[in-house]
Amino acid sequence: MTNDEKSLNFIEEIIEEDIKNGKHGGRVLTRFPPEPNGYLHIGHAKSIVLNFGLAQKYNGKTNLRFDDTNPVTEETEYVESIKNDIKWLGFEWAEELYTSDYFDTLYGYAVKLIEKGMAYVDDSTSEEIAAAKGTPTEPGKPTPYRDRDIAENLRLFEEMRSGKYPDGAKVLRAKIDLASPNMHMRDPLLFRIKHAHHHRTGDSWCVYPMYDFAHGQSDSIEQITHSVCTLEFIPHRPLYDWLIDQLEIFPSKQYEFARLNLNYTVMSKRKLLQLVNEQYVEGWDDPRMPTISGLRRRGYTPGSIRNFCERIGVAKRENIIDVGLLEFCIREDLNKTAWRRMAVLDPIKLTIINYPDGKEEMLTGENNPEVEDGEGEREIPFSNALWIEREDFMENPPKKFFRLGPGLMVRLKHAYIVRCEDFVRDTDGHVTEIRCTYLPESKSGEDTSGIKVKGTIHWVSIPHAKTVEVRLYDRLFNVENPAAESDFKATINPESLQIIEKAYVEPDLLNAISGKGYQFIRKGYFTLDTKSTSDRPVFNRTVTLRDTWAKELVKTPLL
RNA sequence: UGCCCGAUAGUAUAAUGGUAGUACAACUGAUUUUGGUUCAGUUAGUCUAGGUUCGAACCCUGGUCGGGCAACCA
Repeated sequence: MTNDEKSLNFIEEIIEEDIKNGKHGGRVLTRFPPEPNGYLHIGHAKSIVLNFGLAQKYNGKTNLRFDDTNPVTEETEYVESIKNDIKWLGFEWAEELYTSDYFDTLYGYAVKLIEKGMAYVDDSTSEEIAAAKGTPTEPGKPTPYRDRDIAENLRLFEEMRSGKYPDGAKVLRAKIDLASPNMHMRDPLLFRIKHAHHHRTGDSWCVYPMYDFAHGQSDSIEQITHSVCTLEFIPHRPLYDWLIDQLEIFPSKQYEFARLNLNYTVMSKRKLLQLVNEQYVEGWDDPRMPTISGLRRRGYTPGSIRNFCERIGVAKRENIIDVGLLEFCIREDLNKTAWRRMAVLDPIKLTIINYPDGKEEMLTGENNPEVEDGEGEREIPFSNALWIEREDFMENPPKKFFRLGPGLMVRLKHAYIVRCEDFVRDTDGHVTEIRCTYLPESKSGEDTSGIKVKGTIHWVSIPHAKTVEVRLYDRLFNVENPAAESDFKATINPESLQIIEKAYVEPDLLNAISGKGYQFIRKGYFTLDTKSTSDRPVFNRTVTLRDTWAKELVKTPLL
C-alpha cells in the first residue's frame, strides 16, 4: 500500500461495495440523529465526522435529524446548541429534520401494522410486561391482551391517541415472537401514552412512538441509505429490519461502530448532566468538559477535533483513546497558527544593573516563527526591571539547568543575554530579586558578542506589564476510567482548575482576538475566555507545551 | 447459563491466504534565540489449542477473556 492510499474503514468498504453493485443507484445519504436532551460531546464529534465525512467522500449528503420522541427530556435549548456545534465543526447538513415531523406518518404505520395483525394494544402495566417477557434464558409468555382482534386493537389505539387513557394505561406492541433469543423481538413496545408538552408539536399528541418505531422509520422516510449508529444497537437491527419489511417501506440499512471513549473523562450524557447540575463544573461549556462547547471555550479548533476523529479510526471493537492524542492534535494545529506572546505566570523580579534607570526601548518579535514571513511582528517594550518566571532561577542549579543561577547566563527572548551577578532575599530567606548584567552587543538580530548560551527565557517589562487572569486546566478526573468506579464523582481531580488572578503579560496581549490561539512562549497555548472583558481579560490554557525538561526532572530529581 | 459483538506493540488502527505496517506514547541522538518545533533512529504486537493449506493475523472448530442484550430512554 503506498502512502497516498488510505485504507478504508469497514463502513467505507460496505459503501464502496454498494456503489459498485449499483445499490440505490450509487446514492449515499447518511444522517446524524441526536436526541435534543443534552449538549454534544467529543463522542458525538466522532459520529458527526463519520456520517458527514462518508457523505462528502462518496458524493452524498447528510441530514440532521433530531430524534425527539420523548417530550419529557427534550428541549429547544439543546436543539440550538447542537446546530451551533455542528456548524462550528465545519459541517453542513442537507436538511434539518425532526422525528416529530413524522408523527402522523408513524401513527399511520402503526395502524397498518395493526391491520396486518402484527401489532396489538396491551393493557398490562410495565411491570407485568417486563415479567411476561421472560429472561434471556427463559422464553416470554403472552399477556391476556395479545390475541385481541384487529377491530378492537384499531379502536383502542384510536382511543389512546384521542386522550381517553392516562399515562401508562395502555401501550401498542408489535406481535413478533415472545420466545425469541433476542429480547428486542419479544413483542417490543411501539407507542406509549405520555400526556406531555412536546417542544415542537405542543399538546397535539399524547401518544409518542418508541425509538424502535421511530428511528428506522424516519431513516426510511428520508430514504437514508446507510444508517450508522453505535454498537449497543446491534441487537435492535433484526427489529429495525423486521419493521421496515412489514411496513414495506424504503429499505434503509443499519451499521454499527464502536463509540469513542476517552481516558480521564466521562462521556455519558447522564453523567455530564450530573456534573453540570451538581455544579462540579461551571456549565456544559466549562473548559474541562469533553463537550464540543467546552472544548471550543478551552481553545480547541474545529480542525484539530476533526483531525482527531479521523486519526482514531472506525472499528467494532471497544476502545479507550488516550487523551494525549487529542492534545497532540491541538498542539499540532496551534503550533502552526498560534501567535507567540510572552506572559509570566509566577513572577520574580529581575533587575539589570548596568542598564540605565528609566531607559526603555522597543524590541520586535515575529508573531509566528512557523511561517515564512512570521505573519508580521509586534513591538515588545524593554527596560531594566523585568518579571521572569520564578522557576527559571535556582540558587543551586544542577549541571543541566540551562536557566538562571549565580553566574549563569541566559538569553532574554527577543532581547539580550544577561548574566546573574547576585540575588536578594527577604527576611524569611525567600529570593525576591535577581540582579543581572546584560551584554549590550548581544541584542537579538544584531548579536556581535560571539557568546552562545544554552537557555532562552521569556520575560515581561515591569513598567509596561499588563495584568490578566489566567486559568490553568488539568484533567477533570484522577483515574483513567471514572465511569467504571462505583462513584465516579469521588475521582474528580480537585486541582482541575487553577486560577491565577494576576499574571503579567506583554502589552500587545490586550489586543488579543477572541477565538484565536496564542502561545505564551514556553508556557502553553492560551485563548481568551468567552467571559473575558476588556476590563478584566481572562485567558484559558488550552494545553501545555510538550515538556521534556519536566520528564527529565522525574527521572533525576534535582534535590 | 440463552443470544449477539469483539480480541494485532502501552493506546488506537492497517494488512481481506503470500515481507505484520502507520499514528500517538516511551526512549536515543541532531538542530534550535521557546527544554517548543523539526529531523534521524530505537524499543515494542497477531488471546489460546487444534484443524485446512506449500503458506494463516486472515478460513474452520473448541476454549479463554472483554463488552452488550430482559427502560412505557435513545
